[in-house]
Amino acid sequence: MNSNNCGAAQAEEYNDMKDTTYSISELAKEFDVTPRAIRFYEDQSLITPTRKGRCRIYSERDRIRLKLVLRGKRIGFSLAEIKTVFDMYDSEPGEEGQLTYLIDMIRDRSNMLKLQRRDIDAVLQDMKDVEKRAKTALKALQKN
Amino acid sequence: MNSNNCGAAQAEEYNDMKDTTYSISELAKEFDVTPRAIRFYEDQSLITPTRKGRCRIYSERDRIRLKLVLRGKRIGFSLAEIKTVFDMYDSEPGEEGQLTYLIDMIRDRSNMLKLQRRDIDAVLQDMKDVEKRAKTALKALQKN
DNA sequence: TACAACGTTTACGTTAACGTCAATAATCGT
DNA sequence: ACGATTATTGACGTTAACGTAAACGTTGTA
Repeated sequence: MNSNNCGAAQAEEYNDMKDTTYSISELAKEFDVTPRAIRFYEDQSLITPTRKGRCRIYSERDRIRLKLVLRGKRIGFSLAEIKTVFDMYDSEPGEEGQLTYLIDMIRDRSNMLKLQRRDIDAVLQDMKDVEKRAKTALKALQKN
Repeated sequence: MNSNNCGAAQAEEYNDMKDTTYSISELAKEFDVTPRAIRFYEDQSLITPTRKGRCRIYSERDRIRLKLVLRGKRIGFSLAEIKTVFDMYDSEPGEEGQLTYLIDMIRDRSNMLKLQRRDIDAVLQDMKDVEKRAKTALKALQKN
């Protein structure tokens, strides 16, 4: 088993643990996305796997990045937005301007997300109501 | 004032209150979207304003629908998804199959939304951390 | 009377985020 | 030796949700 051309390569040097690596299809399976999507994220500079020949090798860090990308997507961030966050997180502290900009951006985003939580709660409430209505109607039907 | 060709027409019959109507640009302003977008939602059968000649007249119900559309969008629903919810809500109780389907769909959506809340909380926490880092770095810079 | 303001329809353009081939290469089990 | 499997790189296609521009119709106002 574990037989593909790239071979889920493990252990580098003295097998330090945390040196686990993954193939593209392994990650695709784990997160239920297509390899195409993962390659696309790389194209957009969101993930940067190493190579073994032509094959992509994903580190644990890459895996976490992917996880973050998908999480960001789920709450409505565009890939470009996710990238700017990554970039800023990666960059060395940098100049004062960049930092205050980053802080402002985070404030902004945080507020948006809090509003989004409200929207979700509102919709959840609405759905509860609709469900109740539907259940009542269903029971009425079944009495016949 | 209040001078456009369609004229935000008020009062129908005995001015019952709640008979308030809106022009397309009024709604556009209120919800900060373009008239184009609002017309597009009509095209997709999400809103169905009446007409006064060729001009669209939006009722309070239309306004609420628009509000719901935008809320749905904000939490990541597609217009098509929003439409199916509207359709089901509008339709008479219907057959048993439809009802159980509706209930299942609501369960499904609710679970998704709950997961989405978790994602939001996670990202909010991440952002807090980044903000802290940034603030620290900023203070360090300013000590110079 | 002219033009500014608001509305209309029609239709083509745009962006994001992949999907979907096609052609090719390396490796595996049989 | 050969087909199945997993990988690669192009490159074109697709869908959603509008944007944008053109050409036009009313209405109030300077």
